[in-house]
Amino acid sequence: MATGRPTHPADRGRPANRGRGIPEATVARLPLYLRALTALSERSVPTVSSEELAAAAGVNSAKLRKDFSYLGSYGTRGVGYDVEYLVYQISRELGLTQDWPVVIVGIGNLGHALANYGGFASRGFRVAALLDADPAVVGSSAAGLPVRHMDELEQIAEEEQVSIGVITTPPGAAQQVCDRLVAAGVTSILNFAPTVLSVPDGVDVRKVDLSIELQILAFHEQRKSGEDGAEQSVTGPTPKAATKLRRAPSSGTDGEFPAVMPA
Amino acid sequence: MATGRPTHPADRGRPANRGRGIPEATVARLPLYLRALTALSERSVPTVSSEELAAAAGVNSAKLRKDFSYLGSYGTRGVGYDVEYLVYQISRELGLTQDWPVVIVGIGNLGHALANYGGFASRGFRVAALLDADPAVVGSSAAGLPVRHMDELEQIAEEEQVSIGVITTPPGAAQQVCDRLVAAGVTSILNFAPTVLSVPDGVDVRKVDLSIELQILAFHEQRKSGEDGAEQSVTGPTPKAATKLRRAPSSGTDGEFPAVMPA
DNA sequence: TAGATTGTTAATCGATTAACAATC
DNA sequence: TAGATTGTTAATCGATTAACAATC
Repeated sequence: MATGRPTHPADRGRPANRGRGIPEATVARLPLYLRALTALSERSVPTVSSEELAAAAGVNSAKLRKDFSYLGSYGTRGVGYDVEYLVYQISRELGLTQDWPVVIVGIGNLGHALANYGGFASRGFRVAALLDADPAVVGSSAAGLPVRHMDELEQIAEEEQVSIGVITTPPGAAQQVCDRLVAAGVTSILNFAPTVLSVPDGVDVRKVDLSIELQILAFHEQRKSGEDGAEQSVTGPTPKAATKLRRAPSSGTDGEFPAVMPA
Repeated sequence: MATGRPTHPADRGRPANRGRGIPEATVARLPLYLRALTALSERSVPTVSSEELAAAAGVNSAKLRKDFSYLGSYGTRGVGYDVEYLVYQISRELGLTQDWPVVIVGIGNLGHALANYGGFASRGFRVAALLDADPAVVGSSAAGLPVRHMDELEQIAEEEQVSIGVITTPPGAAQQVCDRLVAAGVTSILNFAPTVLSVPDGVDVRKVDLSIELQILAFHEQRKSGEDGAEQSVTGPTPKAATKLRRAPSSGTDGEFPAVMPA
């Protein structure tokens, strides 16, 4: 199939998913499919089968077809999926065909890394501002943008219609920053600080913890060396002994992030 | 209950979980519980109920008790859980009571951020080496450690018995780096590059994609403004129209990461 | 003992998967 | 038409949750 794209008679309206919405598990996989499709698109591959695309995305093909069925009937039996068309449909479903101004609060190493992260810009996310409360950081620049003072948040949020905020502050500052973001009208927050944030109804928070994945790896790694079934020390220490836990000589609170933002 | 810790008569042996292992969903939550418990421990709180701990970790208490039941009977009815004891048991279960030497490959902004990330050191992870293939980066230092050349990998991995590797290279280099890590004996890989890695059996890969969470937020954010049910443009463009997708003017491949490591 | 809270059961819900009829 | 591959069904599996007996 070169230029002749499928007709898609079922194109107009066809949510395919019964009562309400797309399952969360499916939503979480759409970005994976999108990335694989984008790579195919760049190689000018016109169509792809569920089998091929599933392999590229690292899932099984039944799951992929099921996932796509929630979006509509975008494939052609006997042929596969039109790559460009599917890229568009998934982008639209994820809301990536519109422009999302984002503020990043806390410009340490991680804030820097995110500001430079090409994956944002290429998916409709635009960094509206980099903010920090530390006067030593304010005025420097990252990824070609100036770091501005936290106090400019409210004005920027209104002017640029910012609805998404990214928190990359130390944990102690996160809730405070979060409250301020919410007050400024932000309704979606991506939190990299290792803190559980409380937000009012209607505000979404998603959390990324860089050490959780490593801990999960350690869990499985431990089983590997343990062989047979990992029941290394079945007995375990008594509660008494447990008190003498090895603990990193860190000061004060968890101190998980490099100090970046005092306020 | 001040000093009198529960007796835990059921202490010795008691996997509680039937046939095989702890559910993945439970394993993924153990780090959350551990963090909440660590915070309580630092405040010298001696015991905690499932209700309180669940609130601190952001889950519901039935789930938490069910999760803990897979580990054993570590609570005391009518009282709650001994904080220190539980910290120890969860740490042990996750394998965090041992030392895990880790190498980080690709020392750009993100590699820097991870090297500085206190959450690693405080949980048994020790950065054995920072590696990069770019001569301009090799020799500099990050988080007090020298950045060494990728060619030193094999020697370091053997000497330090490294079994966990972190990949923070650009996507183009990731598979190559991955192969080399595996050849050097690494059996767990945490991949921050937006690439699906292939590895032989027996090697675990976990993936962190900084933009996926943002895309999921955008999905939900879109529904908020759409009101009623988000069926904004039911028809959608034809496959033809889709070809003219807005695309960031990025060069070549996805280019998601700031250029860090040429090799 | 009375009150509190765990550990477990059982019901429910949602996600995964294989299989295949529909159909290009 | 024959071959290929989707979209959907139905069975299975795993995770969540409420409820409560066990027990400190």
